[in-house]
Amino acid sequence: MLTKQELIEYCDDARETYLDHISIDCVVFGFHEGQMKVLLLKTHNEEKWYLPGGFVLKREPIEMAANRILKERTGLAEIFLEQFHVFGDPDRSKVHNDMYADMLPPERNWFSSRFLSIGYYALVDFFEVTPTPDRFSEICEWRDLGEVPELQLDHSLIFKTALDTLRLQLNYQPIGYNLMPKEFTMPELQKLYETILDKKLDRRNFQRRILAFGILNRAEEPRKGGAHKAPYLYSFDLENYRHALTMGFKGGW
Amino acid sequence: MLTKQELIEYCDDARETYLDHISIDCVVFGFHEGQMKVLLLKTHNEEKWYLPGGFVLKREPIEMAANRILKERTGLAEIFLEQFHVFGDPDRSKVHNDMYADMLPPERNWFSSRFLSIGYYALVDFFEVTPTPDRFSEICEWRDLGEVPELQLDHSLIFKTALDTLRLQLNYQPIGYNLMPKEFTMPELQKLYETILDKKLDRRNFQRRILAFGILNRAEEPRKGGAHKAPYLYSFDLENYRHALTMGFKGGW
DNA sequence: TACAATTGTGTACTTTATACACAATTGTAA
DNA sequence: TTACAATTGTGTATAAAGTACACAATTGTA
Repeated sequence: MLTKQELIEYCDDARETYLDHISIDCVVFGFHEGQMKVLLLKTHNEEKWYLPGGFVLKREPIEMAANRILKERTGLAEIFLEQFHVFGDPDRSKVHNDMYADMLPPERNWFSSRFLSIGYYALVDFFEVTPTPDRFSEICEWRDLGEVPELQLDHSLIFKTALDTLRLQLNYQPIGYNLMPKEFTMPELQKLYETILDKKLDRRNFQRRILAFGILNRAEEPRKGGAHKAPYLYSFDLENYRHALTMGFKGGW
Repeated sequence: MLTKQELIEYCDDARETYLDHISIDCVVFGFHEGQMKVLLLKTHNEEKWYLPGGFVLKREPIEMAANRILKERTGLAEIFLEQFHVFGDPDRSKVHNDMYADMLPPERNWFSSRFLSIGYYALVDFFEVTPTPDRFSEICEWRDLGEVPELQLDHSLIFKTALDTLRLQLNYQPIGYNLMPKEFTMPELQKLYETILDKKLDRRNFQRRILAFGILNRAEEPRKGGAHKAPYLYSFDLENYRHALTMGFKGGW
């Protein structure tokens, strides 16, 4: 929990190092035990949840800023990131503006102005992430997509927009390489799609369709040791996967 | 052409009224005589072309800023606008930074810092636009998609990104209401798609597909007076059109 | 009045999507 | 040891969508 003095120092520092009235907010998606999850932060002493975010260094490319911010929250150096929208309502940061106005002397309050926020979504390997709170939060943890509480500021809107964007991406881009472990079974991959779409898919049709994309390699040996029939293991064909990422799936016109 | 003194005054004014290091750039698409066109500006005395753009008032929603900027360039009060990307390389405005650094005293030079640019694309009715230069330009005019010159700064990239986005939109959203006149023939609408995609489409298959979307109404009477067989006139069914805009066409999964 | 250009409509064929069924494997409970 | 439930692999019939192509109707012009 920051003291008032620390907060003032943070402001003084921020004024020097960051672009003002610009922020970045990230919706980090991870997949674990058949469930899509989002990384959330909780403020000290209050049940206020928000998305991981931060600011842009004065001479830093915005994509690099998003990477830096997420490295601090996840420990990951390389992250799949996709910019999806800028949120630019002048009152979107009003709650923050008011809160800090009460705490800080106006001339040193870096949070007094509106902030535009650039939204990024990230797809990460759940097992490689070490959720790490920032200086404003006491908790950083995963939440199931269906169990995201009301978020601070317009972060609920940002989250929803990210999810809508991701669902759209599903239609013309491969997904999974950044979310799944190296090897996985077909039912596991299907579960990924189902949890994103919040919808059951037909097992057999899913398999046919995803295989038709030509982005999967099947291992020789099926997974052993589990109950029930041993499923085959698949991995992404990285070359074809990348190709599909840039070219897209559907012809359309 | 602005004098140095005018430029300094502009800077002083801008510092007061606009958010600094944020700009908006717009790719305005119009359709005329079977050709998709973009609205471009040309600087005084030089063959330097760039996209219509501007800045965000201190307490203005960014979407409203884009609207205001385009009202000044086109005369249109209501414009179909879609935000598509933020361009945030710290050196993207370097050419401008350097240029103004040579012209203006540092302490009054509002253009000394980097600018992030929020990209919007607009779809407008060609006939309702009155192209109007801004204070930095002497010409504002339409250019065919295929005949866009190299643009200033990263505007060529912004233009290309807008066009790619538009082409993608074509696959899951209706298009045309904002670009076509009230009534139009099927071949005209097809030409719109062809000029956007830069690709010939089959006349009969196009018609079947576009009609299947259920967003068109056919008028009782065909257009008269032209050479050749009189074509039917169509108009958009606004209710269905709007529905398709929000819901999207393709199921996908 | 024949003709070129253009538009309206239809049909056969291929590909993709959807709905469903059955056989094989594996641990567990009887 | 065996029947059973759960799960996975594979196939097939049908519907829908996409693709390729043909012919007839209309209208101004040579």
